[in-house]
Amino acid sequence: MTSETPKQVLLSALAEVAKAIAHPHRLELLEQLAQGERGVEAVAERTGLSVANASQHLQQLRRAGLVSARRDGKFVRYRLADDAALDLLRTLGTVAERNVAAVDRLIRGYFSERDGHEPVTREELLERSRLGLVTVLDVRPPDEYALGHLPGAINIPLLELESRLAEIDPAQEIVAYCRGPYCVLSYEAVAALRARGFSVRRLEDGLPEWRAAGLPVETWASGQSVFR
Amino acid sequence: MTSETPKQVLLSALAEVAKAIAHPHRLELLEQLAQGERGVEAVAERTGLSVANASQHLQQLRRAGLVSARRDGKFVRYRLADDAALDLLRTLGTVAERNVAAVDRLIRGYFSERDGHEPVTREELLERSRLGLVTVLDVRPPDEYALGHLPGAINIPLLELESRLAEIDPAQEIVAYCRGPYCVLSYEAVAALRARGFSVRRLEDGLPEWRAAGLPVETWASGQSVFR
DNA sequence: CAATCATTCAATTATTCGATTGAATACAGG
DNA sequence: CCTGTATTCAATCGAATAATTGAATGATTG
Repeated sequence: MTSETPKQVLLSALAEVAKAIAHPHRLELLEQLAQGERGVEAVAERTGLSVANASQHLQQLRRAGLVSARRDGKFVRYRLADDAALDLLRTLGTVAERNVAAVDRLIRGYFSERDGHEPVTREELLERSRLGLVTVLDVRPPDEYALGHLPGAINIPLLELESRLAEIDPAQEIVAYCRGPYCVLSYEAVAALRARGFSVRRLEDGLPEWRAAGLPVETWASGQSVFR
Repeated sequence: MTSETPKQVLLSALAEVAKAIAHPHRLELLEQLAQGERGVEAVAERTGLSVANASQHLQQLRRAGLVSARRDGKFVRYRLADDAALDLLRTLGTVAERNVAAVDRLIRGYFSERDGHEPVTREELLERSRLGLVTVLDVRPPDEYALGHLPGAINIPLLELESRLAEIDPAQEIVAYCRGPYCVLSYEAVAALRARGFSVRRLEDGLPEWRAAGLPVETWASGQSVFR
């Protein structure tokens, strides 16, 4: 008979939680849910998973206590369980960024312009935005914007940026944001706008972190991204 | 040919780090290494793993950037790579404690006396200890004490506590600590000493957290514990 | 209450992971 | 340079995990 010590039980429980985040698809699901509440089909489509597969992964996350589900009519809507879950993802990102060569290369390469321009802190943006000194630009897809966005932010998805430049006041400083520290959208938006002479900076992290910091979120229907 | 997007590469890299902490044995190894630097055989014996098995787990941790190794004569000594690794373990513990029923039961049950007495904060202990107002009691095994301990702490392993009560000044308040928030030693020491009329409290967390907070550690040879 | 839709369950298969064993490498000391 | 010790590597086997498929459940709508 295998008798288990309390310590083993504890370590196994911790390992269960870790296992839940130890798969790329589940991490992607978590990033999605960090933007806001979503049904199974919505996240399945967005991540390219089959509905059944997404459902199973979501249930693993639910068993680990990382996401919670509620029934809403015929939909089951999932979302991050709490801020601790977001914290765990951010901490995971920190470790990976410091220690895993592949991540470091991505950050410094594809995510260009990492240095050269300090991101705007949440506190600074909040203040300057209240004073009407900046244009806040949300470059995520419209449905994520709908799930929730920074107060007063205008939404121009990255793909439409070039054709909608007229909507941006060239005289004001722009602060762009997207899903989180590993989201490429805002990096690319900054690069594109700078090339056209706009004064642009990135917000540190993204909407999930903004929300987790307890700062106000505007919503008329919806969400953001998350690692580190 | 499978072409991988940067996003997939990133998520896979994050998942690799998560996988490294997704096994009870590796978590136990990390808790050991959080106490201080150790050779392969030392952690193997202490965790009950075969040397070869421990070596392989340690290498997985090393690949994930969670621990670092250096050669020291004929030994290879492993230790936690950095404070980010400790942070990750603590965050994992937080999520598990909030969300996993088994952990919650352990905390409230076996780890008795969780409530009723607030733990002493590091800041409070540091101050009162400098003023000579408290006896700091390290109840970990002597070899972990040797790897490093709180300044001025006396070391009485839990098993020897009853026979060495005379070494403790009954007039002074005692603060006991051990490996970390999930270490039972200090809980049991507090219960035992209280039953004998001593005034005792626990230090919040344990030695790894103390060290990570940048507070002074005394050492004449050696270590502590880590989750949450 | 039947029809429909969103989600979950169950069974299958391919892949990956963990532990064990025995051999190989690296270093220290004589 | 040889021997003993510490650690790692390589190969193996059994167990666990992931994705797929198709069927089952639960809830809304007519």
